[in-house]
Amino acid sequence: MKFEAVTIKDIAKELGISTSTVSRALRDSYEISPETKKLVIECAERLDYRPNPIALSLKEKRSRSIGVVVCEIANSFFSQAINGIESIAYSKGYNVIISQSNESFEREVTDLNYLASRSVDGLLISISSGTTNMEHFQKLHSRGLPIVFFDRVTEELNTHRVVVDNFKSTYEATLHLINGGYKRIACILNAPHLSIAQERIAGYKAALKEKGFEPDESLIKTCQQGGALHQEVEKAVNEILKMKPRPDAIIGLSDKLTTGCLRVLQAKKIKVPEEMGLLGFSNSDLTELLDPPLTIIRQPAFEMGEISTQLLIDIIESKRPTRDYTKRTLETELIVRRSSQKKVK
Amino acid sequence: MKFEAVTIKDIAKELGISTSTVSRALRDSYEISPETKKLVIECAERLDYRPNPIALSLKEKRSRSIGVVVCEIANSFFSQAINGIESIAYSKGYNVIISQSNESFEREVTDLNYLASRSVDGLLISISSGTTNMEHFQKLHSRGLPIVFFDRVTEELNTHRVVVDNFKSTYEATLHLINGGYKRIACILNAPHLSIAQERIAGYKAALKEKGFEPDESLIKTCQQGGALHQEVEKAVNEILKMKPRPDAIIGLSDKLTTGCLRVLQAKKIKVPEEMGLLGFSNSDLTELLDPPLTIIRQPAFEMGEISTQLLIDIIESKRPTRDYTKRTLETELIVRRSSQKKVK
DNA sequence: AAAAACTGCGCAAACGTTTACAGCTGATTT
DNA sequence: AAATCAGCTGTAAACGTTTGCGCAGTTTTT
Repeated sequence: MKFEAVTIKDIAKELGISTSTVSRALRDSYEISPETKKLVIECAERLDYRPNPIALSLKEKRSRSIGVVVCEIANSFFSQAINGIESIAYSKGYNVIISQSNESFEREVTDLNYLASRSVDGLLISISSGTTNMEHFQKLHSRGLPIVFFDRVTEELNTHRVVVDNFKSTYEATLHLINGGYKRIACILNAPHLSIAQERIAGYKAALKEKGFEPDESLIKTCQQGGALHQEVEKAVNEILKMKPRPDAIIGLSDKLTTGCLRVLQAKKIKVPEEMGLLGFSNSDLTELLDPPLTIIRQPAFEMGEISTQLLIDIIESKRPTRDYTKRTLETELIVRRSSQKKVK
Repeated sequence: MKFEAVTIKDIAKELGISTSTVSRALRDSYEISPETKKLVIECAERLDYRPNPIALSLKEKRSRSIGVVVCEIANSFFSQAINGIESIAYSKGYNVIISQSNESFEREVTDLNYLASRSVDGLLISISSGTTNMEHFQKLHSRGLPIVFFDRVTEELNTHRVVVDNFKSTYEATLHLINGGYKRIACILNAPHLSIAQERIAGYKAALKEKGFEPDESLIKTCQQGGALHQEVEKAVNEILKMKPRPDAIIGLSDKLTTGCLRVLQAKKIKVPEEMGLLGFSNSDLTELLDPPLTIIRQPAFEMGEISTQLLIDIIESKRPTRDYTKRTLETELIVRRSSQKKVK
């Protein structure tokens, strides 16, 4: 089952000229006469010739493709980010190869090595929650492979980073809850070591302090699997419900956790927002239709994808080694809906 | 910004032997003495050698990668299907390259050509709604590139197809509505020329007839954009609401259409399921949490991805040209929730 | 009229790998 | 002592493409 493509050789043979002439004619080199060019181009079209990018990659040591590693694409945030990535990449003539780490460190390492050996020209990474050691990134980066981190980033590599203002996002969300009359606000997060988690927790605590509440560590629950396992979320919510005094609001620090909370609360017939306020990160466009409509922190996923890709391509195409790396911080949007509003205004 | 990798040449130079010996040693050829092998393997590990798949692709005319073209990955059905695809592909040593057609014929053609020139060993396709002409598939297929269609398929190519029993899915769903007391059931679909749309409409009509209702073409509304544009869905729902006598239930034939209907009905404060029953295709795991919880037809997306990939790899790896192609039909699942049940049981 | 410059094209090497074939040892068989 | 053989390793070509160099033939300059 071989798939035979038309090559430059076929054109050369057809026309009785050398492959180098064909190559040059197709790249419109000044060394080739207009007549020959016309002949070659006509013949290429007739035979439906397409350059073989594999041969090109081998020769030029670049593939005009960029690798993307995210934890999972079946997640609104990441699929939207990927749309942003593709929109820029395609317009610049780059192909995008997507892989999923499924939040596993091992899988992330495997993916990374595959992409690197596949000669991607650069990497767009959102770190897996299972990752604490950054050596696999460092190794590739020090060997000269351009890397841009987005969303889940690390300070351990000197490179571009595209993030949202995580601190502000939860700071504002927490203020919103407090101003709405909630007095004891719990928080569920996934991987505590991730930068995004730490910043989000910090914003939450800062808002509490500002309003005169003492942050209470026992109100912060961790779901290692990030909501992939329903039981884990259920356990966390149950713990919250059993606390005395019982918290009156929950903030979910990731998409799956936020909707996971709602699922548990619905199942237990806890009234949201009356008995328990709820808000959290989510980029799903169904949150508006939920029961109750969910107050969410929405990240500019598409835009983050666009910016990351632009930065990456800038590094790839820059003549001299890039030295001054930037950190781009975008704003989140707090979309207030019923789930976080105790009293009808 | 070049990324220099260790090659077989480096090992050869380091050890003062030829590249062919290194190559053979690494592939554990019987021609190489155990001592040399040990030396080479040790050296390869020390230098962190990784075979260059690009060079391999060029040589072997295969890339151990498969291309996937779907309309969009930010769609639960497709992202779940992709997870199925990846699970099989990775276990068999294949890489997956995903591209999105965004329901555009032109984009589909571009993607396809890119993937083909990129020497993918095979293609997994779900046809874009903008596609009516199958020549681009036929061209590649006749040149020997293995293709498997899933979900949205065509009869115009003789190859494997993996689908759900679309007829039965809407047949059962419609029966469910009729049995629940709904008397005038409308239907919203996207691209009428797609096989899935036609089969689903046929199932819907068959159920109506069986129950003594005459199918009424004016009850079938088309949204060309498939729900990507909210206005389009709004217009369709408005038309349905204005009909006399007014229909009392709607079936959405795609994920975005189903949730789009709910969005419009909620906005108009139409009570679901009392004033208007609603059900439809969806693979989102949030449908259960919607207001009201949505009755859905769920497709075995992950499994479809798995099966398609398995079939594709079978063709790719088969020694002799495959001639007898199969059509695998899987069952959908009707998950009954409140949105389609007028009276509380 | 000779030298220089230009035009248009082909040769061959390179990218990293595999593999058919040939070649070189030393040992065993005649 | 010659012939055969086994065991191991090297040479070179191939995959498709680009590109530095060189070589004709023509035109321009001296």
